[in-house]
Amino acid sequence: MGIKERKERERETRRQQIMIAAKRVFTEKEFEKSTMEDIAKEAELSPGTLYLYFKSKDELYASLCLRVLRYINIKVGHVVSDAYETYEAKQAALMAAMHDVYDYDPLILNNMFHLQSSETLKALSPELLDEINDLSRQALRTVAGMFTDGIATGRIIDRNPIALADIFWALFSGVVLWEESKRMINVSRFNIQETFEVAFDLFQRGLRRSGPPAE
Amino acid sequence: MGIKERKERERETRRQQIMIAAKRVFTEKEFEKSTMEDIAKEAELSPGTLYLYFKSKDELYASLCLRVLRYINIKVGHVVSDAYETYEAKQAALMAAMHDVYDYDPLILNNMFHLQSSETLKALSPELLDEINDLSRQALRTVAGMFTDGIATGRIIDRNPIALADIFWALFSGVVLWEESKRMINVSRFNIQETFEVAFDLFQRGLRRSGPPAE
Amino acid sequence: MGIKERKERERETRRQQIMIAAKRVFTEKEFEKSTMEDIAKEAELSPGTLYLYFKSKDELYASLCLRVLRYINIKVGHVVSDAYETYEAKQAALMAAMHDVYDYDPLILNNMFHLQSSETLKALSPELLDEINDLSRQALRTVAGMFTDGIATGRIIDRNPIALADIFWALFSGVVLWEESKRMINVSRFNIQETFEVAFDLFQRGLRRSGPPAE
Amino acid sequence: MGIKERKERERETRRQQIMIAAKRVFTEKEFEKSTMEDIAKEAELSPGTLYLYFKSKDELYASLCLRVLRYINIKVGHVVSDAYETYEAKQAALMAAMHDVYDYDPLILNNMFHLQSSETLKALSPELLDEINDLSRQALRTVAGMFTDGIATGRIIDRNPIALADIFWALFSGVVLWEESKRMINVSRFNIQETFEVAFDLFQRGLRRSGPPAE
DNA sequence: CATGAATGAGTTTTCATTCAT
DNA sequence: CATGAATGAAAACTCATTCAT
Repeated sequence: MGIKERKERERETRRQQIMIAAKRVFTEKEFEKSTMEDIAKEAELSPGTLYLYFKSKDELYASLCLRVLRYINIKVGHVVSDAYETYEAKQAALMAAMHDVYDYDPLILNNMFHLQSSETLKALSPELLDEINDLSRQALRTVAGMFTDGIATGRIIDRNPIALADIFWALFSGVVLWEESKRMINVSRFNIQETFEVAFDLFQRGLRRSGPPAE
Repeated sequence: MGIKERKERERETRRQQIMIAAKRVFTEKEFEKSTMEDIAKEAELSPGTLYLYFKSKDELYASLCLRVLRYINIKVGHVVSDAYETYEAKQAALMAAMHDVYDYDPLILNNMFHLQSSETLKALSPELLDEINDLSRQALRTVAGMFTDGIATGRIIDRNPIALADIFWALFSGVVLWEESKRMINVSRFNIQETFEVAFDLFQRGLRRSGPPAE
Repeated sequence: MGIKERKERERETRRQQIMIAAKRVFTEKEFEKSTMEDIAKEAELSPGTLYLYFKSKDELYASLCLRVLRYINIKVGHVVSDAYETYEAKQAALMAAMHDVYDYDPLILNNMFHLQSSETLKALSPELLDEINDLSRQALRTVAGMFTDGIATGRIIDRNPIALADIFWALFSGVVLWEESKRMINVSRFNIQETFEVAFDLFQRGLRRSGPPAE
Repeated sequence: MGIKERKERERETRRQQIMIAAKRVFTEKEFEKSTMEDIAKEAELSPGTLYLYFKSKDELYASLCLRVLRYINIKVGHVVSDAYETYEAKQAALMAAMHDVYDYDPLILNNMFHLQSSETLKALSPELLDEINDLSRQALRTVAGMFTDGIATGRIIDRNPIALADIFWALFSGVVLWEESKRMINVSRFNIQETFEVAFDLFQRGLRRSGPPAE
């Protein structure tokens, strides 16, 4: 029993090691330009070994996305279950949680959109696909739940909570992607810290039922 | 002179024809899965011909992006130069302009993020790269200008106008990408019309100096 | 019209050129050990070019088999439609036809058995698969038809004509394969000419109606 | 001595266990598509262990062939040494023996032709190669011996006994392979029992001395 | 200008074999 | 002896790009 468990844990460690290497490579090169050999080299393993832990390049990739999705769900789940003095505080915590997610894996969001091309999705194993869908839905529902509460208690404007959650997610992804792009092309100063703050502040202000008493 | 001009116009027509074909292909397949042969077939030309008008696949691709960027600048430029009864109306016109852009080429925004990977950018000719940067900057500055005005006249909150423009752009791109993703994975109902409206409404509300008198 | 036809013929010539090169390689190395690069080199082409004419290694391979099957059908068809003095002469002509087939492509019969593993068949395009089945069935039916005639006119023993055709085909393939094997391992002297003759003579004798006086 | 012997017997048991597993795998998949891991799994051993008993995949494979060859020699040897009422009965017993061989390992005959490609043979150890050749020759000679007797006693036609043995073997292998192929492609009804009977009946009839009265 | 056949470097993936435990 | 994780060489296949016609 103990021995089987240990093996399983070692296996999991190796998977993590590969995923971290993959993350590093994808951070530099974008999915299509990153080769399995690059990742193997980064992980100090041989190409063949990668296939002992991931069925294909696509599946390795999807696993990276799952990793972030799981992290998102944990973080957002905490915000929902934790008690906060005010609804505003809870909302602020949600924003902070997303910032955590960004710190955890800044680039994967960029790449997640790659995942969602039908061509790529078709090649994934059904289990992986299901888990991705489940986690995505769960994350969205949790956030939507917070907005439902806010609407019910009259703290925020009365709009379709799912639409609000969609926009929350779109805003977050948009900011990450756009700031990342700005680092590449030279459009305006790259300062994600500030942009995040302003973006979320704006979003919260937009949600408020009646404007702030006085600024 | 006349003959040279005509030649030049014919050449431009051909370029457009290819770009429209490319747009159709990229809409279905994402950049890396689209082959030059796909595009040639769609344009009813031979692969070799494509290279008479575009130096490489990357350049063809970048030209498509340029096309949208130019369209954006025209549309946004109009909003800025046109007179509107109120600042709110002007702002609403800006949102409508972005909706136009989305109609013009829904997917290219998705793909534009592909362009901005350093690997891809490196391969572009400096002129193209410069033009992309110029147009991007110009678009951003124009939008930022509108916000500067709004701030100056006290119509909107006093925040860094560039940051506001960034967020505006990020929100727009985020909504497009996320709604597109939802069409692929099955997370929530795909309804870009509504999401756009709610998103821009929220953004505008967030910008308002003092909340609406009463709802 | 003429130009399209010429192109088509050139294409066909190229296909033949590749198939002949492939035949040479398969003759030396057996299917699994022969690489597409070997074939390309033999055909003095690049590996990529092979894929312009054949979808995959399996399809190139299957096309080789088709080639022999078509040849068999032509040869056997001639025997059936031609008039012969006696039934024995017709039967002898059938045997001779099979010898022709052997000369046309001695090794492919060996390889044809490789084709018929379910794993390989699964990967073929349905059209190719259908044609292989059709030609195989047709060849068998034609031979069976000759036996049906022989039985009807009382020239040969009354057995299921399809079974007889099966055995005829099995004997032919068996002789080819076994003689080929003997060339590799050193079991007995390799002399296909004689073995063919004795084999077919035996087969014909076995078929004759009037057997030994009493059974 | 006793302990060494026991060890040796245990070793032999293990070898057999692996070979039986290999046979099962090769029956389903053909040589090149069967992996050592497949075989290891079937034998409930680890891949590494296989190499403690067989130098390579080729040698494991060749050992399987040896196994059938030995079985053939035993069966055919019995027929030769046993007494039968008539020569016809002896011949019938030979046919029955081959049917036994087919039951013992239906597919390996199919695969034996794989073995006899020069590429594969080159990689085998000389001892193994020699044993294969010896057993093959022995089997052939034994069968040929029966025909020599038949010729000498005037029971069968006077042809080169080695050629007759070759044809006997070719007919047997041909029937097995062709019936196996028919199970894959859909040419005619798969019925090996009947085909075997008709084939051997035809062969025996063909061998009979007294042919038709006059030709 | 236009063509499209040919190229060949580059990618993913497989699997027989080894070797540290 | 047995293990099984790791190896890495080799294979099939793709596709942006070129160039003779």
